[in-house]
Amino acid sequence: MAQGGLNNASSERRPIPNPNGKFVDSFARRQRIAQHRKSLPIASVERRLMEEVRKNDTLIIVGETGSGKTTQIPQFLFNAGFCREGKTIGVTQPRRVAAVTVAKRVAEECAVDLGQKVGYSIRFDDVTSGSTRIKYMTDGLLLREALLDPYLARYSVIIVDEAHERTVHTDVLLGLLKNVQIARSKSIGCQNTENNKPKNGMLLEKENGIQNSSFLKHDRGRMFPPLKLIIMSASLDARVFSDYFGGAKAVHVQGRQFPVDIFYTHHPEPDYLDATLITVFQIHLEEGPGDVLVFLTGQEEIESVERLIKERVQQLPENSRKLVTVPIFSSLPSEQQMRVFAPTPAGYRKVILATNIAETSVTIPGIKYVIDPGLVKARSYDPKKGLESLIIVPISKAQALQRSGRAGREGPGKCFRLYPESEFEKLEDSTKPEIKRCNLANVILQLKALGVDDIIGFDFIEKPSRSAIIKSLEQLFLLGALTDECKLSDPVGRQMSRLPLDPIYSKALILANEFKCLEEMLITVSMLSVESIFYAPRDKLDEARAAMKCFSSPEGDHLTLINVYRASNEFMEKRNLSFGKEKADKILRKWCKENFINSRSLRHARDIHSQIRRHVEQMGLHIASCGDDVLLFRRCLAASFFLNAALKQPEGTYRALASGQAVQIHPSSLLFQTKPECIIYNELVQTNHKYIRNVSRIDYLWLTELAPQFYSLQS
DNA sequence: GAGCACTGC
Repeated sequence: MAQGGLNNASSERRPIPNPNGKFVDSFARRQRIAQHRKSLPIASVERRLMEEVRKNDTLIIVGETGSGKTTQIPQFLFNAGFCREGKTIGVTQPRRVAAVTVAKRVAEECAVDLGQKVGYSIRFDDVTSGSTRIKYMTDGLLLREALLDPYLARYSVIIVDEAHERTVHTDVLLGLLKNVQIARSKSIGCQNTENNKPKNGMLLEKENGIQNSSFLKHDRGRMFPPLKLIIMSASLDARVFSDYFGGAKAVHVQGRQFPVDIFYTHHPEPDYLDATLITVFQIHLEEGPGDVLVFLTGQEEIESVERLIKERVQQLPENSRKLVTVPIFSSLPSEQQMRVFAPTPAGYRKVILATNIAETSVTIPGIKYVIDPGLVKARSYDPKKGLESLIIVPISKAQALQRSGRAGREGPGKCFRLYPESEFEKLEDSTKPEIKRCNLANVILQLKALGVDDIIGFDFIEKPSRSAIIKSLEQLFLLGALTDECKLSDPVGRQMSRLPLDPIYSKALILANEFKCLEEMLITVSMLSVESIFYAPRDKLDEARAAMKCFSSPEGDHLTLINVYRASNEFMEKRNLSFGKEKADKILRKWCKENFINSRSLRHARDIHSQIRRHVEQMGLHIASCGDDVLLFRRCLAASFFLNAALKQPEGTYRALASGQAVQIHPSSLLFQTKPECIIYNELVQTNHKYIRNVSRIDYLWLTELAPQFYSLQS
């Protein structure tokens, strides 16, 4: 309402109230915004850029941080007429927060209500309407949209932002968009005018001898205007994208960053944690005011460095002790994460000890110094063993650049790389795209649902290994999602592809419908789909253990998760009657804290639960409960997760039946000490050991009975 | 005896 007011009052200088009761001089505010927009580096090239978009169906825009490309280009396109005839400009982001904050900013710049001309759409939160013309969204969400509208007919332009990050979603999306573009340019056929002749979509591909066909069936009944694609990347190397889009033109837009001095060590540091400590104190004692951001690889490292800093601070002279440390990593409860944004007390220096979360996801103000040991904990995937691992590896040059850039956002800064320059030169240019290091079951299921039959032949920007594709095809076949001819099965495969879940969880829901325990399985897969539900800080481990006992089931982690969910539900239902939603949320957070439950994870699970419930109801599945018949539910777990069954070995470790690997139950599991004979699990990750998590007890004989397609072959 | 970072009509 207040923003509508801003709109109407634009010609008056009278301050008007906003919902917070503060007064805003709308005229001055709009002037300030206009001035800011004009000052952005990108403002001076608006005409040239729009010219390029008109001439090229695909354009690569390389823009450094601070160029304003994400907020400005969609507005340029709108003003240039790309939303005529009700068409929409879609802008994808890899992260939800980015989609929301940028949309808010652009709505403000346009002086419109969010959700009208400018809106955003992310999972669980759609703030768009029929009049939305500039739509920010996550790339995963656009992929989901494509399942319903394969030609992405409502969009005239799609901008893929942060493409250099090369998330799985971005890579699949680029492959899809390339096909949509070809299909749409064909659909208009001889209708082409000189202006919208598909340049690199069709003609150049022919010239380059690249296959000029799309998996999308030619829909002769429908006409589509060509789809304009803009790939935005912060990477110095636009060639990958340009090559992929048949030699598409790349333009460079200047950024606005303050200079950052880079310092290297003379020799490699044998102990980077010690080197980190020394550098922290060097900065603290010798450099001017400004906060320090340290990139570490994980929680354990952060906690031990924090302890060491606190110890050493005490050894300094009294007047040099004004140093505070603040940790931040993803599994930290949000209230504690927020501490990085709290202003540093006067005269103090803040040292932020962060994981990769501070590289892109969280921007912390006030950073003048960055310490970069050059390492990151990264996920890798061995398709042959179906084993994920978290290992510490050197970062890429692009990551090093991104990290040092964090020191130059508000003024000139310094970055201390704890390795020699010669080592920097040896780093990979960019991080290996995620699609080459993850399980592909979900990607393949999506592509199959979109009509891509030949996955191995699919034109990926970077092809995953043949063995990874085959392993995931095999897994989907074993789950019944694919037919003998490797086509999507109907209805099982089709239903699975509609559910925004890991395929193995989607299948579990379909089976649970037959087992008449869908209510329990719905809760289970929602809880399994989020980060750890239990939160056990090191210093309160015993208390946390005791709290977990209240929910625990002797059968294992799955029923325990159900108990937690139901307890929270009961708690909420009681409170919701007497309090408003916000108050009830606050009380739930308190309940979580008392019970050592991560409230962010639980809320996320509740969101997933309601979304998936809508889906399965639409599919016509029946949400029945098995009541006290725990045996039935465990049989359903066995039928669903038979690929992840393990048998106890004499030494107390387990042997995973599908791969033959030796694995161990993770210490956070309820069954860590019980060690039943036969179990199923949901996650296998190698850290210090090959750990399995989310474990439940089953009966060995159920496997041959319930999954004969797999276990009769084995014996 | 232990948890990089994101994300999904």
